[in-house]
Amino acid sequence: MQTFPLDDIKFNLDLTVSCGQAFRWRNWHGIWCAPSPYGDAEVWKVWQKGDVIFFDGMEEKDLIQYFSLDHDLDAILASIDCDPLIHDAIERCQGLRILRQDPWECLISYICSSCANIPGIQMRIENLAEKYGDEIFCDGKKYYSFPSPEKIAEADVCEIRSCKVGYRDAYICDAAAMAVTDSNWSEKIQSLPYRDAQKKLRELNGVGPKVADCVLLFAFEKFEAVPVDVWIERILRTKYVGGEKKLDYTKAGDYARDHFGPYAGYAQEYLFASREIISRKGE
DNA sequence: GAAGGACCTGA
DNA sequence: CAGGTCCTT
Repeated sequence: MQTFPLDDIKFNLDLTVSCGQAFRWRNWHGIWCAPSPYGDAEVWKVWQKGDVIFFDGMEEKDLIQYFSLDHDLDAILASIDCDPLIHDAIERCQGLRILRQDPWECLISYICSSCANIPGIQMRIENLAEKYGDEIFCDGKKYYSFPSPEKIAEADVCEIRSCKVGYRDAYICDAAAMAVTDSNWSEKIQSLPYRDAQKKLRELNGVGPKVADCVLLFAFEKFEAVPVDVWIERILRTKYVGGEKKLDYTKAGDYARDHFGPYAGYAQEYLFASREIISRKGE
């Protein structure tokens, strides 16, 4: 077990892992545990007491990298803090950070996200991991690593469907085939500016604008990516833009980028994390 | 090029 | 009836 003193780094572990950006963290008696996204048969364990992070099964550089402890959160938040609503969300969600997830795991996770709430998405991912990942034992519990693209590419479509992923089975297959064929796909995406990267990801079947934006924001640090789900659409429409009819996806994102600036993706995350409170207020 | 339905599954 | 995408009018 190692410790990492936060000093003046703002970080809220609980909020960051449970706000719905990543799907494999579980809390056992105050300790957050997840199979390592690097497929190295480790289980990451992390917990926080005040200004100290305790961690095990991972290295300090992984901690900093994965939890984006190198983001200058104060500067980012100052840059998006431009209206009372976001100001309130920032106050409420102190220390919330956007993770730097593994691109492959993130891609498949968000392909699985259509028409489902968080538990539904988690279930699909757990089923895939149980079937195609490697077993890891830790503290008397079984975990499964996230399956590699190779492992999924070998499987056939109906076998994947048995993981209860429904019509997303073919999307998952296609994504695996892509990742196997083009093993540097993630470096390529990383090197592209936001819009080109989005376009590239959308070449995949089953990856529309929303899924692409999630992957770009949660795995590639493209902070201009603003995933507009039903909650964010509603918040933007009722609290910002005004009007009756549903906001067009691109227009909604453009509005957010124009209003919040280059870190609009961070603003999205804070609004999303405060969605219930925001929706309850007024209207 | 905008609007509407289908697609799996389970809550 | 859902944190979306695709295919069809």
